[in-house]
Amino acid sequence: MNFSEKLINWYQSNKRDLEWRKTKDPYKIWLSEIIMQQTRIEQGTAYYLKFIHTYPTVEDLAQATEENILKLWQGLGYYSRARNLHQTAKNIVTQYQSQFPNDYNKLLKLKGIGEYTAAAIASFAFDLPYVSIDGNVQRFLSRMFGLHAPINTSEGKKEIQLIADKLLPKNHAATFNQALMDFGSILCKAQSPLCKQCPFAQNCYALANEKVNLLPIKKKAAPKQDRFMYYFLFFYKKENKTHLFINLRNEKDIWHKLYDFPLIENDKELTMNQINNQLSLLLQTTLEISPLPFGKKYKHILSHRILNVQFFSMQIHNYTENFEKILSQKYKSIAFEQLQQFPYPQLIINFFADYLNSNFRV
DNA sequence: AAAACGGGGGC
DNA sequence: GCCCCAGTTTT
Repeated sequence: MNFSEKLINWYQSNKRDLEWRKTKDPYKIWLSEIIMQQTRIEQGTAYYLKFIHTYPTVEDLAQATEENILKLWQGLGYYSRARNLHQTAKNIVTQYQSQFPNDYNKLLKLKGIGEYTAAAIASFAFDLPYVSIDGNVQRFLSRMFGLHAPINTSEGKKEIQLIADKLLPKNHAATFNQALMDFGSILCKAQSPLCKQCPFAQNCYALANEKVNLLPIKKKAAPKQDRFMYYFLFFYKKENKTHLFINLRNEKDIWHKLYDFPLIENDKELTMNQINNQLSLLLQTTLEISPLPFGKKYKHILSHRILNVQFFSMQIHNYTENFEKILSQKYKSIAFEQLQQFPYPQLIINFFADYLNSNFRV
């Protein structure tokens, strides 16, 4: 048996039962691939099912609002995926008559579809001969063939691509790709790989050279930098209902197009005095203001930043007339009961949960 | 070529 | 605390 026969043989009796493998619909395959980028299957599956249920066709997705799509995506992270998802859905409907192109290079041009995803769609939906290389595949091939170039450099990627292209059986790309990824995920795992039951144990470079735990090699990421964020909840009564201000994140920054609250932020920790001064600028007043911290301090970890966050409720003395007008220029006023309609980052969701369990409820 | 972009689970 | 997960886009 050659490599691919052995691999597919293993796959037949060990494969994972994944919902999106039961279809050849390019829309569903595309959707599953975008959702699963840098995401564990256990985390992404529920989102896939939600999206298929809410948007059964690419037309349904194209017609949705970006805000509704982000609301459904809420908590999954890497939100540009959701925005690109929407753009590509609209593009498919208008430029491709709602049919995904059965062409690798055309797929590659679509927003949110890179080399991995283009190969995945091309092979799974159209049986085209492209090999899809994800993190599982990089690890497996690095160990098996003793590849020492860091897998997160272009040199390392090129090296793996070259080998993977040679291994691909052109008439069985779909099965081969699924098998390759499952093998890396189930057997050639990152931690404690199952070398004792590995069908390739006789031919594995890493096992023979006691480098299973040293491969693949990866260039270390730069240390995360701190950000300090101070959020303010401005509650007030309007038409006999409690209102507050939320903030649409419209800058080129984390959580683009999601909502949070009016905030002051800095790359170093601020004293209460500094917070008060900046708040005066925000509210355009010289009046005495006194933010009231509540709840715990949050340390929210992102891939490149450590967010140090505190929430405040505001007591504003003799200023209730003007402050709505001033804040309305930058922020969106909503009734408290509308709060859950909008898409928020997980930090804010976590805060809501703590807030509703606290004694500060409005 | 490097940095930015989320969140959660495993050890 | 560090690494990893069905990666892509921007700088």
